[in-house]
Amino acid sequence: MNRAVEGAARAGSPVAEPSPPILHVDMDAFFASVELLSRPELRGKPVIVGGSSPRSVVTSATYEARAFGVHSAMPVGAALRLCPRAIVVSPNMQSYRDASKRVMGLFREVTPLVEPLSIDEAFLDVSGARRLLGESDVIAARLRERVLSETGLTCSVGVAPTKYMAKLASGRAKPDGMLVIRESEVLGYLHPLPVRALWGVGAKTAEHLERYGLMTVGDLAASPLGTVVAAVGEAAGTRLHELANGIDDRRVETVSQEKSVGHERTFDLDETSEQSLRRELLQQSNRVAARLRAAGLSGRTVALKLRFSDFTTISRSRTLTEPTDLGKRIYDEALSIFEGAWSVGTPVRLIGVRVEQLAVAGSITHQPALWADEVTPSEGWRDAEVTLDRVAARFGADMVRPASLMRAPGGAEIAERNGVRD
DNA sequence: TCTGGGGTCCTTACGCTT
DNA sequence: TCTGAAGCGTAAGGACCC
Repeated sequence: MNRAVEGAARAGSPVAEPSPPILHVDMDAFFASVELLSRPELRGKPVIVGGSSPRSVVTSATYEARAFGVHSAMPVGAALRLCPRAIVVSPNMQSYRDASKRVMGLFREVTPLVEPLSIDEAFLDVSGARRLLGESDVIAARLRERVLSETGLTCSVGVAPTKYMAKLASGRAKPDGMLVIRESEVLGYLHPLPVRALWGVGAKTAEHLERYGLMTVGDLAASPLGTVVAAVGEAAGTRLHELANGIDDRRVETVSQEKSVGHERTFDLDETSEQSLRRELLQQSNRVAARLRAAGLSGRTVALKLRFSDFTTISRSRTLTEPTDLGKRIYDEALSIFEGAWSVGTPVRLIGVRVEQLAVAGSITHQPALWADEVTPSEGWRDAEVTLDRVAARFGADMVRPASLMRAPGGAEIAERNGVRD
């Protein structure tokens, strides 16, 4: 029996109660499936999407690879030991973004109430669409057919009264299936599951709950709120207790405001060179700033993240007096934090820059006087960076970069030869 | 097995102000 | 002037998600 038909069969229910309003659509093995569209010769084979560096992890894998125990976030090397015949494909984020846009567009043809959760999944509120298009299980089945016929990709859909239950249902329907959970069935589905199945419960939280004897969602639902709060804290405890009792009032939100923008990089080999670390910081600061400007945002807090050889990770942040979207300003701050947090020669595994406390750039009054004593007035830097944005948009991001990111003939960095910081 | 990159949210600690 | 409590913002880190 084919998965789609099986899904449709499972959708049928003799219970005469209104069809649930929330759909959770989750694309199946999304990155890997998009790769198969352009490389059909790989169909039916174990395919892993992941980088080629020694520290790369699996970002997606076909179900043929998953059958060998391969899963996402696993080191590519470990995945190849489990499945030596697997074909490794480098990720191509732009094609995944394009595919994502197409499927999200199809979702919005069903209802304007679409909340993308990530590149490959979304919640849909079809409570209004039901009047025009029929019961929600019918809407979901048609949507799955359309996604397949127009993009060549399969997806799994959960239909339920709440977001969390819809997400749970899509997970249980995978791959290429559909599952409807009606109001009267919610607790029956929920209570036998291990606590780990709850949204927001990872390995650590599960450990805390289990220490209190809370092994299943049913245990959690039946125990007093105070016990759950004692185990995992106020906020998480309250939320989990509600979820365990089938309560989830969150609505499908169509607009979301980004809270932070950042970049980070894990080096193939731990980096000890100060010049290289500075160069990486500068590159990341510029990338973050370009993304802020493209989104029309500015941020007030600059955060630096460092991970050392033993995997210990520190983060340090500093709040500016004025929000910024300038690479130079972000770099200056990140570098200053870096100099206070890093001891010369310490091997660094990962370095990252993030800008937080974002606000719409237009809402900010510009006060160049606050740091006008620096090498170049801020407006000059702004003009220069905006010009770089335009050139990058036209000729590609690799065509323009600060002098310190250029390599001189023979391979030596100009920054190193000249001793400049940016 | 040896752990990516992009995020969000929460808890705890601490300094400052009232 | 000193002290403690309360409230707030900031910083750091942990946990989690995809």
